[in-house]
Amino acid sequence: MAIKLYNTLTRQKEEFTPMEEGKVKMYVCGPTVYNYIHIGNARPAVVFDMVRRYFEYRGYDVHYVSNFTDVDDKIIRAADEMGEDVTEIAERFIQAYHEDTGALGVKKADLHPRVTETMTDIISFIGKLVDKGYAYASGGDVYFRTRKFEGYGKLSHQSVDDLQLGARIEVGEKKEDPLDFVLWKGAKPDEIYWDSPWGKGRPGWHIECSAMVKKYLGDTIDIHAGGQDLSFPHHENEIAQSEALNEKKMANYWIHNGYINIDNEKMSKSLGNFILVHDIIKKFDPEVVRFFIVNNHYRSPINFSDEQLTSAASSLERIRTTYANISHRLSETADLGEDAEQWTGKVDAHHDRFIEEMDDDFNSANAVAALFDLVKTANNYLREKHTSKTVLSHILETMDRMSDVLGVALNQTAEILDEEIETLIQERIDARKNRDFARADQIRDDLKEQGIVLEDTPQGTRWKRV
RNA sequence: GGCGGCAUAGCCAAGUGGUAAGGCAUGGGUCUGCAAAACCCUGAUUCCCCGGUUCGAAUCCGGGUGCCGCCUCCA
Repeated sequence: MAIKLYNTLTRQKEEFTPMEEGKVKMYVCGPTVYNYIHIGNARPAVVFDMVRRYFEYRGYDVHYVSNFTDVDDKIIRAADEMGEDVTEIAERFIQAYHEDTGALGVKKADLHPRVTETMTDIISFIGKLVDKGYAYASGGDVYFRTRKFEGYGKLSHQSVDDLQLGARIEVGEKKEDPLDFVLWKGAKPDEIYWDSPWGKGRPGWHIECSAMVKKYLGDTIDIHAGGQDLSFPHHENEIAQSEALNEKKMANYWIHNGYINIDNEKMSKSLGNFILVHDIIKKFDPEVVRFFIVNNHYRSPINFSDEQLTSAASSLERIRTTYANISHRLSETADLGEDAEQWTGKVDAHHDRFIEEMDDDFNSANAVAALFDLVKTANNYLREKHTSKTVLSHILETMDRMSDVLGVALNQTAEILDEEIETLIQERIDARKNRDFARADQIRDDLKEQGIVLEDTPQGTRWKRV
């Protein structure tokens, strides 16, 4: 059983074969840090975090690198507007990035390199491209000679001649050819700059990733990932730069996540129809947002709306309720149980399906369906007269394993009740024994107003916060 | 002009040759002192339309319609 993934390079699903047995070298293009991230930035962070978790679950040692673009035109503009300097802005939004993605259950990468910390490598990378004739200095800038790189267009499956017909490519007087793109930008007066053989300036957008991949992961990596909108021109240009210099394939597999749409139109910063993670998690549990993302196939576009999230919240609630009910029952069960195989076998079958679906190009939508099937089995088991520790804990462990891969925690931490509330719950139990239902209902209503929901089960009353 | 994606129940959404997953919502029932949660039942003779290939197609081929995206900063 091998993991298959859809490779943008070949436009088909391929079996994953790592360069080195048991290891995955993976690079994910990170954000330009000049604002809080929007859900479009969050999707790749979540999706590829899930991919990483799955590889780890399958026993791979994953080397996961994701960059921060901490100097760039947009940050410079933002700095001007906010009256702060570039480093302050970048630092602030890098922190915000970690907070927002952390809320969404995204684990930190092994390395989060920044452009400003990789400057000497970037400059030397450009220098070598100049030496090899793939780049040229012109008026303080340095450009990549696109047509000289033979494989240009192989990722986005475009030919250089068709690209020209687009006539939307910036001509630029300093360029030899409209297709050429900038590797180094000369600084304007008062702009942040670094010294280079071509004068004061800063890197172009694409070169950083090429330099970082080479520096931290090597000339060839297993997986290079990012949003679909990066495949052209960003990833195409990365390939051109890296392969021109290294003369080796840059990445064996390229994977891209689909867009986030708002009202069926692509959400983007330029359209202004974006939703910040920062804002959405004030309205919805961040885990609901994550659940919504992984409940959809990563390559499909997804529409973001309150209805969708509300529906996702109900779905997640169903899973969590079952998890809580199983936990509650487990705490009441002493019986180790015999003849457990019948039930553990069912549970394992759901787990097998989960693995099968994830193996197939990380089909988390179907993997979640397997989780729901497990939930159904668990609920049916709860209806059995005799339940055993063996089966109950097997269900919990299996749910935990699945949810760890998806990155959605199911075990809500139980908060300690105020003594006063505990007393009320006990009082209600007594009232029910005495068939004083008026009093019992009043207590339940009062607690509900305080956000405590009571549920009576054959194993006693349990409560939860809502 | 080039390249690509999508169209499946009220809604969301898997499924790319073997007879339509899963979730949300709706209605009915069971359980409960009443609830809650859960369980059972309730739904597409059908997968945008028209042809074709096949024993068999939502799935493949041809044509059409509609929507979206990339070729420019964007995840």
